Order: sequence, then C-alpha cells, then structure tokens
Amino acid sequence: MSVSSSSMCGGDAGMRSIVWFRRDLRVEDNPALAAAARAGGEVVPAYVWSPEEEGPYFPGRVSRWWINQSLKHLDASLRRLGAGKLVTRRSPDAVVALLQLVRDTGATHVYFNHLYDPISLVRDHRLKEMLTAEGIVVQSFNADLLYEPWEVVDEEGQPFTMFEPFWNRCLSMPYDPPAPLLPPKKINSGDLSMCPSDDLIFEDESERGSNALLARAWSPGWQNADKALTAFLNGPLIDYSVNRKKADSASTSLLSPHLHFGELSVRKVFHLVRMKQLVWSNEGNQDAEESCTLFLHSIGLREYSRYLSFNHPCSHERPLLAHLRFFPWMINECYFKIWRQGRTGYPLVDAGMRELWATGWLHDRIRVVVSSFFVKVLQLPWRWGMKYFWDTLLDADLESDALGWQYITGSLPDGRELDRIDNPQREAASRATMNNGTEEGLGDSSEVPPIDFPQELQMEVDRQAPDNTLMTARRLGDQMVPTMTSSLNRAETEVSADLGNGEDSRAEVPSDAHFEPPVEMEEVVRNTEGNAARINGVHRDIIQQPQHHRRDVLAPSVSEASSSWTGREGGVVPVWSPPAASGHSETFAADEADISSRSYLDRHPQSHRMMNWSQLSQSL
DNA sequence: GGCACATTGAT
DNA sequence: TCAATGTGC
Repeated sequence: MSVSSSSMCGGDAGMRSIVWFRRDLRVEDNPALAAAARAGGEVVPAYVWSPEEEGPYFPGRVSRWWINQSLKHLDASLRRLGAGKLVTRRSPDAVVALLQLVRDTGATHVYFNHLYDPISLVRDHRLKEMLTAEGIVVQSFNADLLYEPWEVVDEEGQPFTMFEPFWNRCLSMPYDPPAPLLPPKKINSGDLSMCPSDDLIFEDESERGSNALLARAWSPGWQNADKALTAFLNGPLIDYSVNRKKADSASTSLLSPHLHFGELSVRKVFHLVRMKQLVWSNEGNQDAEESCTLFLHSIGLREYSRYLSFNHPCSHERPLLAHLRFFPWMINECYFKIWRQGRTGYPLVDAGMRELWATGWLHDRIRVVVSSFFVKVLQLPWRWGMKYFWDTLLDADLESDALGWQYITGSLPDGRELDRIDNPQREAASRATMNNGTEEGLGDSSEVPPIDFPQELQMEVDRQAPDNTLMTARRLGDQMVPTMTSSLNRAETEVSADLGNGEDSRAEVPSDAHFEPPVEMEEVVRNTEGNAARINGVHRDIIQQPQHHRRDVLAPSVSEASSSWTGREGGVVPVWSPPAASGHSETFAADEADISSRSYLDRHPQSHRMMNWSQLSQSL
C-alpha cells in the first residue's frame, strides 16, 4: 500500500500539504483547508476512519450512515474545486494512518481543525508530537467554536463553571467570533493516482434497509446543511420563541447533525442569526428578537459542552459534582430495556423512545422528558442512557450529550437537582415519596460505590499506577497543539506559552489559566491508552459493534436483555466507559474540589439528603 | 400605580 | 426551589 514518496513528489511544485478532515466536513469556513490552499503547493484532502479509537463510543448505525453520505458529498465538492479526490484510509489508529499518508505523499505540512472530546485531545496531541519530530509542519485551527475554550474566562482568568455566566461572557467578548471563510477558489492536489485509498465500509447488510429510510428525511453534506440553515433562518426562526414549547419538528432547526459533523460552521450560524436579530430588533419585533436570543442560547449550550469537555475531559463519564457519588442507582437491565423499547406505560416517554428508535431523532424537549424519566423515575445510571443516545441519535454528540445527561442528573453546578421531576405526570407521585431519605455517604471513600464495573475492566484500571505526582500545571499552550497529554505521563510541569504559528496564534492563552488537577488528566491519558491497547486486540471488523462483556452486572433473570448488538430487541446494553473509567477509584476524592461544588451546595444545602428511592421505583 | 397572589420555566 | 412575569383587585 505504501508508495515511495519520490514517485509521488515527481514534478515537485514545492510543498505538498495534507488536510485531515474529521468533524469538519465542509469546504466553506474551513480554516485548515483554507490554510493549506493558501500555502500554495499541492493539497491532499484526507479522511481516516478509525472508529475503534472511540472505544465504547463506536459510532452507531445512523451516525455511520451520516458520515458515509457526508463524505461522498465532501469528495464531490473537493473534486469540483480541483482536488483529485478525498483520500480515505482505514485504520484502528488514526495517527499511524496519518504518518503513513505523510510518507505515501511526501507531504511536508499537515493541517487540521480542533476537536475537544478527550480522545481527540490526546490523539491530536500525539499526532502533533510525532509529526513534528519528523520535521513535518503541523498547524491546527478552531473551526468548531465561536471562541476557543481557553479564551473564555472570568475576571480572575478562571474557567466558568456555570453556563449562564459563560454564555454572557461569550456574548460580550471584546472581539467577535471570526467571520466565516469562503471556500478556497481552487485546490490543486497534483497527481493522486498513486496514492491509495481504502474502501470505507460504514454499514453492513443488516443495516442497509433501515438506513435507506434515513435518506427520505435527511440530506447530509455541507451544501445541504447550508440549505437547511437558510430554510430555518427564513422560516421557523422567527417564531422560535413561541413554538419551542411544541415538541414537533416543524419549529426546530434540525441542524444538529449537520453541526455535529461540522458540515455547518457554527460561526456562520451565529453571524447570520445575529443579523436577523438586528433586523427584527429594528422592526420592533420583540418575539422575533427573543427567538434569536433563544436559538443562540442553544448554540451556546453546544459551545459550553466543548468548553466543559476541554476543562473536564472526563465529563462524559464522570459526574462533575461528587455529591451523588454514592447514590444507589438501579442496576436494572429490565428497566433499561423497557425504556429503550418504549414500554414504560407513560405515553410521552414511550412515544419519544419509539420515535428515537425509528428515526434517530428526538425533539430537544422530548429528550429532556425521556432522560428525566430515565434518571429520576427509573433511577438508572445516566451513562447507560447517554450511551443509548449515542448509539441511536443521528446527531449523537459526546460533549453535548454528556452535558445534557449531567444536567438532567443534577451533577452540574447549575443543573437542576436530582429530585426535580420534569414529567408532570410523575410529579405528584414523586413528591409523596420525598423527604424520608437516608443520609448519603458523603466523603466515606471506603463505601462501595453503586455502579459496578465489569471485573476485567476494573483490573486494567488498577494496574495503572494510581499514585501520581502532582501536576501543577497542564500546558494549555496550544490546544492548538494540545500539549496536555503525553507530557502528563512524564509529569512535566512547565507551562508552555508557545502558541501555534501563523493562523492559529490568534488566541492568547491566559498565563494564569485554570489548570486541571492532576487526577483528571491522568484519567484521560489512561483511558485512551487503555482503549488503544484493548481495541487493537479486539475490534477488527469495521462494522462489528464492540462486544462488551458484563459478567457481574446482568441480572440472571433478564438474560433476554443481553448485551449483543441485536437491533430492536436488544438494543444496546450498557457498555461501560472506556476501560479505565472505574468511576470510583480513590483518586476521585479529588472530585469535590474539582469543579467547585460550593456554589451548588450553597444553593442546595439539603442536597445530600435523598428521597426514598426504592419506593419510587416500586410504583412503576 | 401598587400590592398580593398565581403561573411559568429553568441548562 | 425561586426569580421573573402576569393577573386581579
């Protein structure tokens, strides 16, 4: 498969650059692509399919369908701009694939746009280090956010821990988010005929039928995303403030999958909505102006989800507040199953869950209903629900979903309390059972945590040396070049101020930026490494869902709810966190100091008292 | 207008 | 729970 670089570099108009596409599947307002095109020389657009890297968050069926469609669209666009083709590679390790591609093409520059999920942060950093070591120039950019996470800090230079102040700050930054870039006028790929691509397979036979239905409702691809945006701006947006209570799709933007895959620039959305807002404001149309505020608010939540993920890389698997650490979640696969199948007996919940299964989409309001029911009535562990959303949603998004589920669970400083029930039908019932709860085992680290993890995963965690020297700093320098990771392994302590050169040096990283406590980053590093090790050995097939074995969790009586990926019946069963996420090692003692739970506890001094949960469940 | 009470909706 | 907004007198 490898082609000697000399054969590729032949004519040699000088440099050759790789643009590594990930969740930025667009040619418009794509800073990495723009930079490569501007640099002159030849541009090799590339995509690497390496889902095993995501560990348990292997993309679900509908997600994979979307990527597939979107890549075809992107490839066509690139060709129209003059690029030879989108080079695709299949590998369990994107870094290895990229290094190979660099050798295959003789590229001297690599460009990509930032991602903020923990796995990407670590992986991208590793890539940058390795490429740099080989003398390759690497530049990375912000294409996914209005502002980079490290740009938005409070007066003391600390990251915000609550959404509202965060978003207010975003809206009052001294400088606007960058204006969207136009697509490059021309992309010259040179001759890529000798540069092999792998066929990427995103669906298997059994999935084809279901996927065919998706095409009736959705059109992936950045140009279609743009059309959807225009349709929304000229249509439902004006009535958003009035209609958002309705749980139908007519009043929704339906942009979330486009945004997730980066087909749409959030900055473009932002600027266009603001322009609308200005117009309507001048017209004195208050409802319409309010509509814009509210819609931007939801853009802000997406923004905040990346912010949280960046500042707390384990937020997809660990509550940000520790006050529920010992909450006795129901480890009940039967409940989990009836929820998935929409057989709870609560019409709104059931309708939602069936719609989710059938269509891969759910109105935001209904997401709140079904997830509240899940967490507060069924009292199942939120991560199960989050994983199911991940597997079934067309717009499945780790950061956003983590934010949503943590919010519902009440484990965010600004979330609602766990004992707040949103489903009106249940409200009376739940109230009746409150206030005779038991003390929570706060601070007792000897207590056995409620959620057990499969034994073999546990082992893997514990083997990693837990006793880490204090990291006083994490180098935020350029998340740009996320310097946070491998350096952590070596317990480096210096704070790097080296910003990326050129384009991506726009952001000044506050010198006194909030630095993560050591534990957190250790987690990330361990997680990814654990994954990689495991994955390389286990998951080979492109399509095969990872099979996670849960020996000690499954209640014997519910064997039908077994763990395999069996479609409608089985759905997906709790797949635990990446191997390292034990969720309750001693190191989590740091939790409470972590994100200040103080503000939360101030407001909810009773939050350590719990209702009588078993009674509540019995009433099912 | 001003007060007491009801309603709404939270990220 | 609680603040912001609405309603009736």
